[in-house]
Amino acid sequence: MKKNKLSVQPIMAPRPTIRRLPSYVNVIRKMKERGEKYVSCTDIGEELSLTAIQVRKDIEFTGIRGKPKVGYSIDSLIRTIENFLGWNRMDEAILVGSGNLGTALLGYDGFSAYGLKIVKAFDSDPLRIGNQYFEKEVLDVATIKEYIKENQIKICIITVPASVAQKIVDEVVKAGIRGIWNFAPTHLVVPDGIILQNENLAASLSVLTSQLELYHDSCQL
Amino acid sequence: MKKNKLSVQPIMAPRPTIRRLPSYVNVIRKMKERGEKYVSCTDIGEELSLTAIQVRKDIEFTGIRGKPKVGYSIDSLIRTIENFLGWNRMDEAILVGSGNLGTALLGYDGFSAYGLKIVKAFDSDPLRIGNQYFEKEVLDVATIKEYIKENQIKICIITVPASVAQKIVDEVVKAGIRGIWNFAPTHLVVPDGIILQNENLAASLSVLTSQLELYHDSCQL
DNA sequence: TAGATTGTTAATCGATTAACAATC
DNA sequence: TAGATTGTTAATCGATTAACAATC
Repeated sequence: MKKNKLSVQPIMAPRPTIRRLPSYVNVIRKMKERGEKYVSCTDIGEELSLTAIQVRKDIEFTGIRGKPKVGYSIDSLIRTIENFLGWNRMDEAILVGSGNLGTALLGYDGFSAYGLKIVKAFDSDPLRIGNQYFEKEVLDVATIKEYIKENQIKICIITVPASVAQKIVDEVVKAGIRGIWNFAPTHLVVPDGIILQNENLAASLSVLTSQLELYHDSCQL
Repeated sequence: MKKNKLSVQPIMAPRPTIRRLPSYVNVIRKMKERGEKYVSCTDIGEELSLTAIQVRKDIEFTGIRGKPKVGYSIDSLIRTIENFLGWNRMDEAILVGSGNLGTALLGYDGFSAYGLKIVKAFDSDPLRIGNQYFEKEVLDVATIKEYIKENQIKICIITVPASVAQKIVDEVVKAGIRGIWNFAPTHLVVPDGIILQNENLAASLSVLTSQLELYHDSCQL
């Protein structure tokens, strides 16, 4: 009766909740390695400097039910969160721009734990095309649309210079890409329904430097 | 009379505001290159898919005054935001962990525009110590405390594996580091007053995959 | 002048935190 | 049983959005 709107649509967790859930999995996995079977929100919160209340609220969104006094079954909590975040279904992704950052991401083997497998890289530089970085071949970016269509790729990682990022995005979206993970330091425009996730180093750095500045200033008072 | 609490302490802008300000500078710099002298919140908002209201609120925090109907002077707006974010004062930073990601960051020349200059890298791997990446020397991590103290370094970038990150952080904090930019996929604990900024790739990726999952699910209904 | 834009105060929205009953 | 922990509803807090007067 109540909440029938929510029961029709898939439940939408707040963005901050979704961002915290991965670290819960990290912590619980470590506990599992230590042989533990159950975990409480208090335990997770202590490990991550969060309140038990916040952890509980976050976990509630995944739909799992715990046992009062006992906590949550570690195995089923891991499975539930992974499922909730879409990590169980492995996504194949491509990366465009095999510069320093792009190559670093090709070499990062942690993504597979998060359901992401980078299968190919693309570049426009003839010196890079044909190379292999961490067993991933660099193809000519001219062939990217074709590759996306033929292999039904849904996720594209953008590590090209800011000046060409929008052009690449327009192309890959036209070819059927549904999610874009953008590392280029520029604002991108995508059509409705395409998911865009920006990795904004300047934004993070600004939080750091402005807080330092703040501290610096207040010391001089 | 009113707001006297705020006039004593430095004005604290909301975190989301601080994260958006760098992109305003980007946009305004481009306009300056096109020879324009004044910019309105509407202009900035259009360029970044934000509302003029939000842009105005953000800019208000920097303390600048604009002219109704005209907008803000581009030159003074750039200066004001840069000053507000602490970009005018160049900070020297060190980086620990010269793996793929660390090296990529050493090679990124965009940080200098944000007031950050990475001066040295540190590593524990004898094969890397002594190398130079992008004109930045890799020193033995055993000497890191000494280096921080002698050169009064205030910012440390962490690109080591998760398993050793906390140990490094404890050391550099003891040596006098005031701000930490953490790229290791783990939760770090720092003392009060030390600024910690986490770059959490798993969190961002989760937002992307879970939204794709959501879309995927709702299509099947 | 008229109208666009700023500056400022108020309303809304969403996330976090608190409170408390239910339960193993 | 007693007490810790979950589940759920309510209160608070902070950020965004809206409204509107001031002004070039």
